[in-house]
Formats: sequence, C-alpha cells, structure tokens
Amino acid sequence: MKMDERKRMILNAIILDYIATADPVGSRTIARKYDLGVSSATVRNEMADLEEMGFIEQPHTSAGRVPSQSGYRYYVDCLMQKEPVANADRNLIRSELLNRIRETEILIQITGKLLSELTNYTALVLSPFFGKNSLKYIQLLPIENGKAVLVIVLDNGHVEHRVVDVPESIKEEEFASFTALLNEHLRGLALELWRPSLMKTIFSHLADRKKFLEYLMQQIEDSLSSDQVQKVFLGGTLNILNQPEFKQIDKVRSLLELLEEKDILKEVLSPDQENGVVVKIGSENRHEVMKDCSLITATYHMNGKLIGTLGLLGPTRMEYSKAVSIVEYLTNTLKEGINKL
Amino acid sequence: MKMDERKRMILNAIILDYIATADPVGSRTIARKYDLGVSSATVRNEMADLEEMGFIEQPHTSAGRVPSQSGYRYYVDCLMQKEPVANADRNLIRSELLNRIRETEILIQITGKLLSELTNYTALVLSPFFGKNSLKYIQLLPIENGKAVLVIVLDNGHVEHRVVDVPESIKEEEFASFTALLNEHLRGLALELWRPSLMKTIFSHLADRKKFLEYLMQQIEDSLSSDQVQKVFLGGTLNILNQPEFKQIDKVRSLLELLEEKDILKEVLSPDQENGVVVKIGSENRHEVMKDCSLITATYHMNGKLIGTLGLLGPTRMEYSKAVSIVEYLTNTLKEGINKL
DNA sequence: TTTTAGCACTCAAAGATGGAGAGTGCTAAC
DNA sequence: GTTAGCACTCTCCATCTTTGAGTGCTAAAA
Repeated sequence: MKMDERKRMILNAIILDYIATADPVGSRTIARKYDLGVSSATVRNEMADLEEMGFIEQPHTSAGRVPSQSGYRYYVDCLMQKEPVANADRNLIRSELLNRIRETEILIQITGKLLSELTNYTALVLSPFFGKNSLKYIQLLPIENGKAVLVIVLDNGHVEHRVVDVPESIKEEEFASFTALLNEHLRGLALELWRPSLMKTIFSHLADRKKFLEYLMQQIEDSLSSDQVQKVFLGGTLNILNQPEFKQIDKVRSLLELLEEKDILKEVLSPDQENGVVVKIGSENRHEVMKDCSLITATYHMNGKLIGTLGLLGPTRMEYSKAVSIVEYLTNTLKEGINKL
Repeated sequence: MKMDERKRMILNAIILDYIATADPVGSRTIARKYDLGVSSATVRNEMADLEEMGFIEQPHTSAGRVPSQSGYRYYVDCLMQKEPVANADRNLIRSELLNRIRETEILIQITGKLLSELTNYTALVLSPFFGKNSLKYIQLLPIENGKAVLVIVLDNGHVEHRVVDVPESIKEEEFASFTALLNEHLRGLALELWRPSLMKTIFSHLADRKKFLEYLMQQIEDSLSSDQVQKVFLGGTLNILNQPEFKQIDKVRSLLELLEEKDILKEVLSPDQENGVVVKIGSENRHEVMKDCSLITATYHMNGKLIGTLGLLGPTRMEYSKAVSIVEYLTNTLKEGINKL
C-alpha cells in the first residue's frame, strides 16, 4: 500500500481532529470539516487503507477512527507543521528568564512553571549536572562550637550550603587556613577530579587533621553528588487531570505516583541522543505507566557540554505542533539564561 | 433525650465500624459484631434516638447509619480512646528524628515523611518561623566580580544563602569589614528589630555605601521574610487517593489543588489556640474544599515560643485514635529534635 | 417498662431491555 | 476511481425490574 497525498491529508485531518476533540473521528466529519473535495464514502475507503497500514484504529466496529501510536509517529515525523510560538508567549518567556536571576535553581524553577503554564501539560526540568563543572569558591564558616557552614559555589552559578560538624579542637583561626587550603587546591578543578587531588594535599600539608579533612571531603562530595544537586523540578503536575483520557482515578494515580519518584524521572529524562527536540510517543517511553503519554524532551548545554534536560509530559493525544515549538524556544532561552548567570 | 451508657457504646461501635469499612452501618451489624447483649431491634431503637440527637444520619431511608459531623465531634471529645503508638513506630520516629540532623529544614522534611507513612494520610508541616529568633551569624562572601554570596545563620539552626549583586567599586578587602559590621550590629538581634538598628549604623559608619547597604538589607529581609522561610512541607500527598470517599476525580482535584497553594495551607495551619493537639472536623475547617476532611494539628515550641505547626489531613472518617497519638508523639519528638540542633 | 420477633415498606445498586445515533463496509451505479 | 444507498454493528442513554440490605412499627414476651 502506498501513502499518497490524499491519504496523508486524511491522516493529518484525523489526527488534528482527534487531538482537538478526543472523540473518535468518522469519515463524514473528515469529509465535511476538512474539505478535501471528496465524499465520505471515499474517505471511508482511504481510512480502511490507513487502518490496514496501522496508522489508525477502531475502538469498536461502529466507532470512528483513532490515531494509533504509529499514526502519531508518522504525524510527528512527516506531517506536523510546527506552530510558531505566539509573540506574547515569546515575550513572556524572555522577560521571565532573562531578567535579574542569579541562581540556577531559580532559573530552572521558573522554566518549569512557564512550560506548564504555556502548554497546560506537565513540565519536567532536570537541573544542570555538574560532574564536568568546576569549583569557583569554597568556604568554611565557623558558626558555633563544633559546627560550621560549608559554602560551595560552582562556576555555573550553582550555590550550595551545608552545616558540618567540626572537632572542638579546631580553633577559629584555623578555619581561614582550611578555607585557603581548600580553595588553593580545589578551585578550578572539575568535580570528578577532586578526591585524588585532595588526598595528596592531606598527606603533604596537614597530616594531623587528616580525619577531619576526610570527613569534610565526604561532606563536599555528598553535597555535590548527582542525587543532591541534579534535581527534577515539576510544573503543572495536576494538569494531567485536565485530560479526558485520565478521568478515572486509577489511571491518574500511577502517573502522579511516577511524578513523585524523582529517580525514575531522572532516568526518563536522560537523553539517548544529545541534542534537538525528541518526541517519545506512548510505549516508546520505557515506563509502562507512560504508555498513554507522550514525552517531549530537549537538552540544554553550556559551553557545548550537555548539562540538563527539559521535558513535557502530556497524553499521546497532545498538541505536538504547539508543544514542540514551545519546548524548543524555551530550551534556547534557558540556554541563554544560564550562560548569562 | 439523655445519652446513657448504651447509647454511647452503640455510637462508638457505629463510628468504629464506619471508620473501618466506609459503609453505612446497620443495626444488625452492630448487634452481631459488637456484642452488646441486645437484639438488632433494640439497637434500632437506640439508633433512632441517636439520629434524633444529631450524632448519626441516614444517606437514605433504607441504608444504615453514618456518623454526622457532631457524631465525630462527640466521639473525639468523649468516646475515643487514644491508641498508644506502637513500639516499632516509636523507635522509628526516635531514630529518624534524633540522629545526626544538623538543619531545621531536613528535620521538618523527615517529620513530614514519617507522619504520612505512619498514618497513610497527608502530612503538612509548617516549618519554624523566626520572627522572634535572632541572628547567630552573617557573612558576605565575594565570589566573582559583581557578585557575592550572603550566608545567614539563625540561632535555631536555620541556614540560608543567597546570591547578591555587588557594585564593582567595592573591593575584596571591604567584604571583611562589611561582614564585621553586619555581625557587630545584628548578631543576637531578633529579626523583627533589624531595620531600625541597621539604619542607625548606616548613617554613622558608612554613609558612602548607603545604597549598597540598603540593597543588602532588602536582600536579607527578603531571604528571611516569612514567605521565604516559613515553608510548608507535604508528605504523602497522594494518600488521599487511598480513601474510597475520594474516588471521583473532581473531589480529589480541588483538594490536590489546595495542597499546592502554600499560602492557603499556612493559613489553615495557623493555630487558633496555642498548644495541644487540635482536631478540626469537616466544616470546622475554614475551607469549603475541606468539608469532607478532618485536620489534626499540633504546635511545636522552642524556648516556650510557638514556632511551627504539624498537621495531618485525612477524610472525616479518619482513624482519630491512632492519628492523634502519632501526631502527639511526633510533635514531642520534633521538639526534642529541634532543641538538640 | 423494656426488649424482641416479625413483617411490610423503602431505596440504591445492579442487571436487563430497547430505542437512537453515529459510523462502518459492501454493492451497484455513475 | 468515486459516490449514493443501505443493511448492519455497537455504544450510549434512559427506563424498567429485581435483589438485598436496612428500616420503622406493632404486638407479644420478659
């Protein structure tokens, strides 16, 4: 069976109509609403072909047709025309993301909020991962007997603090030298390379404080472990409830539960190819729970390095043409924002 | 009509049964399951009385009885026997809350998680508010041209950081004097009293940096405004979905939406009396959305001052006897934990 | 006087029935 | 290759029936 122009138009019409209404689409509707200059009977014949090709399916004999997963796939790959982002939306995005933001975390949060509000789907934003980033600044501040605050600043604007225990035997004056030491040896170093470097230092400079330094090192590593630092931000979690396909509580439930499992989300968001906008439809997603969902992802970079992912989760019946462009535009603006930090 | 012992027993039985099953309770069930030594007919007569008194009601003529709001009220006030917290739960709580925690925020988070997991309801924890607390330590750390990290430590273990802009004209050496100045004048001061005090300082010491100090002050106030600092932590948000009374999506929806409105939650959690465990049933809660829910709250203190609230949200048909004791025990342990920080 | 057995009555929930409507596939004519 | 026409299918909805749990009332028993 060959996919001629008319079949393409009909498939396109079916998908657009189904996306808009969530109701199975009949031959008559297509013939009337999308004037193709042919009768419903003709459309009917074509639809039978499209069904045979696997692009659409019937919920039951006397119902209209519904796009199948490969139908959506074909649409996204070959038929879809990206809808340009509305001017108002562009302006909103730029004004929110490019103004007066000083910390990565806030930038990411706003991005999530924007994405969900502009699309009415659920936004997932994976914040930058710093494995390849390096330390700009580190400081140990004594706050009371036995306690200090460790402040860590990375070269990409991420700031982190953590309260650590300090042996009482360490005097206030020593903190300055610790800080100096840490900065001297760690500044500019990629996080991955820290430990070996610090170890050398320990033995050469401060053998008597070895234990404390080891503890400190542990704390630093902990603070910057991907678990701590690479967070997933959600926006519009409850937007799934808007979708008629999720009217029953049990369907929504497992999805909402999935959204609380940050580890799984990270996995879901980890890209299998490094750039551009990727659309995963239905069971193309690894997780069973997402079999009725599509996920649009895009990665963002800094200095050419992949640092994070942006995702948009909706029903398979989602407005791909609009969603894809917004994800794209938002990713680019986010990049800009991060590089401005 | 008088409330004799038998009526009390029957009401108690009805409520316990309804809490356990969520089905309207019939006279036969009561007579059989809770052996009161009387027949169902007698129970029936008593139930008619209880209904007249307003403690129970019938969904429809031929259904069993369901506790009314005042029924629950009477139960909580007069009938309920607190179920002691299981030993395993006690141990879990103590080991999680009293070990190796250094920051308030983490303590609060764990409390929320525990509360929801132990009860299967939704936990709300309002973190400490510091209006009356004072500053232990403040520091301004330069990190690059035009930027610095402001680190703020309060006397109750709360630590906060924020990236601020710094005029390029301020040299690295000046930071130390700023930090010294801030500490000198603000340390030990209750947050409420900061501004006037700092203002005096500005004019006497550093008239030329007035603008920057004002900006800095603004940043500090911002960081410590109740909006920023007094956060609501949720645990087990999706536990409501377990309840059969929330099977329809529209009922759950408004409740889940409520849980995303942190401002409303703060209001809901603000106590109208200062201590002890308070149970608010159904429409005793201010919010329409919560008319089918009960909220158990308890306040926690530090040095005698009220600093936060702990809440547990479930259906009106909630296991009060168990929930109340867990809230109580957890509040006490949280107090302990905070004072140990 | 209180309790109980018995019975008629009520009502919701669950099936059963029967159009109405939307949509299909097939056939025969254009 | 396209279209009109028609029989057929299946869901959705409203209506009706049955079933079962539970009640209230009454009259007899304790």
